[in-house]
Amino acid sequence: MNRPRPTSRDVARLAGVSRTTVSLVLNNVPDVKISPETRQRVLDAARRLNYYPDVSARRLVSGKTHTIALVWHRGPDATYRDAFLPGLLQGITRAARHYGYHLLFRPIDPDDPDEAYVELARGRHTDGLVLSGPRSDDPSLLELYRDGFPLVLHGQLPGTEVPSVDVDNVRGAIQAVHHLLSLGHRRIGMITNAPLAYISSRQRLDGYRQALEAAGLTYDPELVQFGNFDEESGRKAMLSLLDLPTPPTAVFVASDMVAIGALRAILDHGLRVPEDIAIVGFDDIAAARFVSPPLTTIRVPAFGLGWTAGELLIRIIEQDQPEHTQVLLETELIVRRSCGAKEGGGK
Amino acid sequence: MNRPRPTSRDVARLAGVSRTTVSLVLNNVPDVKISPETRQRVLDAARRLNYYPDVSARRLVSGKTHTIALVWHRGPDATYRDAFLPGLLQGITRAARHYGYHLLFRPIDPDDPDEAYVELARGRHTDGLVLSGPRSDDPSLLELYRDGFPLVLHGQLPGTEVPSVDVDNVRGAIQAVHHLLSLGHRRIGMITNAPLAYISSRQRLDGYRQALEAAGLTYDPELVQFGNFDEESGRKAMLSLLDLPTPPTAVFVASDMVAIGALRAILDHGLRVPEDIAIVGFDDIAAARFVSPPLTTIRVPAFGLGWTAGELLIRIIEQDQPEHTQVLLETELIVRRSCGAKEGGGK
DNA sequence: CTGAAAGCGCTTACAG
DNA sequence: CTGAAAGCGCTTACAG
Repeated sequence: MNRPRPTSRDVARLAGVSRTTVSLVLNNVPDVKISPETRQRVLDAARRLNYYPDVSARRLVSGKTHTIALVWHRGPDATYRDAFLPGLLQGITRAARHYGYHLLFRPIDPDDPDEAYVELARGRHTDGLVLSGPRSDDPSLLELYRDGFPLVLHGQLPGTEVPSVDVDNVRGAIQAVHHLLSLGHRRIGMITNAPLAYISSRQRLDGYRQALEAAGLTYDPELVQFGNFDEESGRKAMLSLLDLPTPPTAVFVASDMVAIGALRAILDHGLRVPEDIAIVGFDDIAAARFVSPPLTTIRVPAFGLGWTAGELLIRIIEQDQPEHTQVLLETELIVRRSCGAKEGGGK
Repeated sequence: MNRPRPTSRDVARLAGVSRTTVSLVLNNVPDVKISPETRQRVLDAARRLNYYPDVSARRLVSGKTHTIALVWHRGPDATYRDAFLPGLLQGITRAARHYGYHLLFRPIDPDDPDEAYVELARGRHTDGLVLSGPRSDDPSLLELYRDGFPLVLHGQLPGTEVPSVDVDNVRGAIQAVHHLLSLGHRRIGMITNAPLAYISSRQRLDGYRQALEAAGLTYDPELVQFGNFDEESGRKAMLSLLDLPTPPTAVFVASDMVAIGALRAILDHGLRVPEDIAIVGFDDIAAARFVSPPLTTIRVPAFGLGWTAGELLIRIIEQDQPEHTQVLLETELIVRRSCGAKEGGGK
């Protein structure tokens, strides 16, 4: 800026008090007696000068930044994950604002070193980190955690106690398959959202299996194909399912993007959805509403994940000992037309 | 963190040098002669201690934060704007990283005071601001600008010299209408993306008009309806157009969201797209690919807008005197099926 | 009730 | 080549 910024010294001079008093008044320090007149003089002076305390100085002395960061890994599933970014970001920033924190957004591109985010913690840019899409073999992460640096994962790191927030993939998959079962389907295929190296993929498959078994059906590996985040993978996987001697009458596709590809494959094959084959997706991305027929799916609460992760992190930062540090959020079944149910379910 | 962070004093002690030397070595200050042995000792000590300089202290002395902020106004068009957020954010953070800057993300919710972002500038949280979706009547904005605080608008503030980056709405609309003209349409309607209070809306309407007039057609207000960001507004607007004694054979809808509503209205009316009525949208949101028929549209370069805004801002911060401080980015015509063109255009 | 002083952790003239 | 000292702009014991 052109004119030099006013400092607390300038305010003190104008108000005719010491810098101590300026600080005391402006920070509204409790249990300190300052005459209303003095207080008012300080306030007026600060306003006249358009004074804002320098946040770096303040951070230096307090040792707190009142900032958290969202570290956003852009992996091979970047396009897919982008669908959730606005909701997640809104949730996390809302939580941050609510507790008086700022939010630093730090994407990690594939060509960044994996531990590019470490400086945010060690250099005291932030008081804590939300890590989204972490790689489970990241040693820097566990090191930070062991050093007591506040951390929350968006996702899960099985076998650790690192605090995390995720969607309940198992129950979500159960909801999806249960819905199909309730519509009378017995031969239900599945296409995963991703290779099984992804934990969400394993969990959704697990839910599928549990739902079948709870209904007294046996799990048939022949009916399971593997998607890989995008439409094309869904198209191919569906083609394999259609090639079966007895194709399924319904399929649970654990990702809307993949489901859209599967849908296309069915339609291209001259079959109808839901009459010949019913589909339930997962995620409820925006596009799910717009395809024909609109996709029945399992909604992932992006805003809720963001809010919960942000709040949990801040509570950890402020030593507020949260009871649960590994949180799973519920999904919601969104019935549209691709499953053949009437609104409100039923056969 | 549990154990106290190491400071430059600790590094100095371990390396057997002064803090000055530590700073000189770690910052790679040029034109200063330090023996390779000393240098190495410092580097080793820093590594041994896992030392990261405290960024607040550094900022305090340098007066620079190496941080920019994206201020994101969530207005009535929040849902619409969210479609561009991931791309914009990626562009802006890429530019930031490229120049060694961090990115603070600051949404302004409708219930926030309008000037909630001012503290980011005045309190020295950041060296500069990208403001997205600014209200033209915001006095704090012009005040900051006059005080010389680095600012770039995503959007435009007509009648000012505030640096800005936006898409060329006029030319985008011309592309759309020109495409329809080239397909032989003469009676082309328009539905705006938003009320005319929005500058993008005025500009797109202007482009529509220019394209018609360049083709020797007269502008007919009867053929123009007003959208309001969402599907429902597009549905209603289209209904009005269909009610005309002679409905248009093609319509340019200056927003994909609105266009999707218009599409629905046409289909519900028992007409076909593109055979009875052709449509061209604007924005190229993800959903445009998924509707039936897929929507021909004008692509807005979200990543490019972000990158350009970020880079421009940083050049202003670093006093790099950019030649142009008000940038318009080109759009791109994306031909899909809703216009009836074959791939590559032509009648 | 209010002020002088120390200190947060760095960087940067300035000496030697 | 390297170190002692000042200072960035705050806050916070500690005196009075």
